[in-house]
Amino acid sequence: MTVATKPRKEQIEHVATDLFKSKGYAATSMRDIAAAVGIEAASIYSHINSKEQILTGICFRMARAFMTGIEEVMQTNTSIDEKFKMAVMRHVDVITSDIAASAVFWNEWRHLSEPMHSEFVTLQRKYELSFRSLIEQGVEEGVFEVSNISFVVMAMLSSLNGIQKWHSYTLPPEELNEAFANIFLKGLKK
Amino acid sequence: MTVATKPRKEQIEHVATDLFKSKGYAATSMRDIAAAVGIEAASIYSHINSKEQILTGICFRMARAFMTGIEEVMQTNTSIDEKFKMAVMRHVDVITSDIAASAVFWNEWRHLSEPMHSEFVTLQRKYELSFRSLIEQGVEEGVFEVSNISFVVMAMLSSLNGIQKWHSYTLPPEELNEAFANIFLKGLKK
DNA sequence: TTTATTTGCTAACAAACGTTAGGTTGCTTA
DNA sequence: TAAGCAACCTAACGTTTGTTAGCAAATAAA
Repeated sequence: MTVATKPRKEQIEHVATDLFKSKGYAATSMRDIAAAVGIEAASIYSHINSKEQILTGICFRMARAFMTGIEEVMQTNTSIDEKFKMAVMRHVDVITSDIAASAVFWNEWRHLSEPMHSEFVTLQRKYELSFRSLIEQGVEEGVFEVSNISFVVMAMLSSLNGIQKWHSYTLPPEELNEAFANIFLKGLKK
Repeated sequence: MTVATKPRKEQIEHVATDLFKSKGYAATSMRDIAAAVGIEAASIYSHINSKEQILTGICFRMARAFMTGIEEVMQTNTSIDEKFKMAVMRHVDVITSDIAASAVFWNEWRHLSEPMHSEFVTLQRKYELSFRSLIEQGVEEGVFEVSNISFVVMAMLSSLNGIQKWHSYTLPPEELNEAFANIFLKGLKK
């Protein structure tokens, strides 16, 4: 190992994440990953237990990041539209901090097998519900006006998570943050 | 063939579309498709030439539908915000008219091989440019106010195309149409 | 009735898949 | 110096993949 090289395990996970993003999980072989790292496929198993373990790692690490973000926001003591704005910004932060992992998190989780699959879906639901309750609170306080909350939550999350598909050709993270937070706030305001 | 059954070729394509949506193209085998139709894998080849041909068919049929929609809108002679609203509604129409095919169109096109892959990307670009020029026109006329057009186009299309992920638990198409058209118009208006 | 055509079958193919076994090398610690 | 361990290798495994060949039955056209 030469100067300041990442541990092999991390390197494998990193390379795998990129490949899962660009080719998809099912279409990425262990031999693809190995070639990108510069070793043989069988050698990967000195560092990880299975292909799916890599996917599981990525999906749940990102899920945790998203959940932590919104939980922290919900515990703060500020106005509802400030809270909402913060939640959006935190979501954007998590995505831009690791675009490839976000893409995998968003597009490849269906390849998780049980019981991970169910567990993941539960986490995802929980996250959506948090967003939903934020908007509901805004509506109760008379700050937001929304005809169909489910619709708004889903449209918003789709829009946010779409970042990973086109992020290459746009704004720096801080501007992205502001742009999203403002667009949605404007759309919700009474 | 009993009363009013679909031709086998269409049936295969229909079943394949559903499977491509739920499992992904790469993770769907010809044997999966065959089993869902109720025949043997080899029998599929009496009706289609290859697995990829099915994907190609779906992707380009949907691409054509989207392009036709926006081209017709752009040729009409109405105000810019009416045009924009129509474009959004047509897009939603195309998606809701075949959710499974839309999901495949949006998520699985990367598995097309050359030269189809390049051709598809070109079409996609063209579609985005049409939306972009609609917004640009609105800005020039002083009807819309937008800080970063690329951002808005991408955020909007991501949001629209996200429909296929959550469509099960919401609005009927007509309401969906209106909801989207209004949300975006509200967000763009000066 | 004969002839084509369509639609399906079984059997098999070569290639690619995730993964395991078992061995070699070289560094680290006792 | 010896022992232990981490990181890599080659070879191979059993399975699954998309697809082809060749044949049988049913249906439609002559």
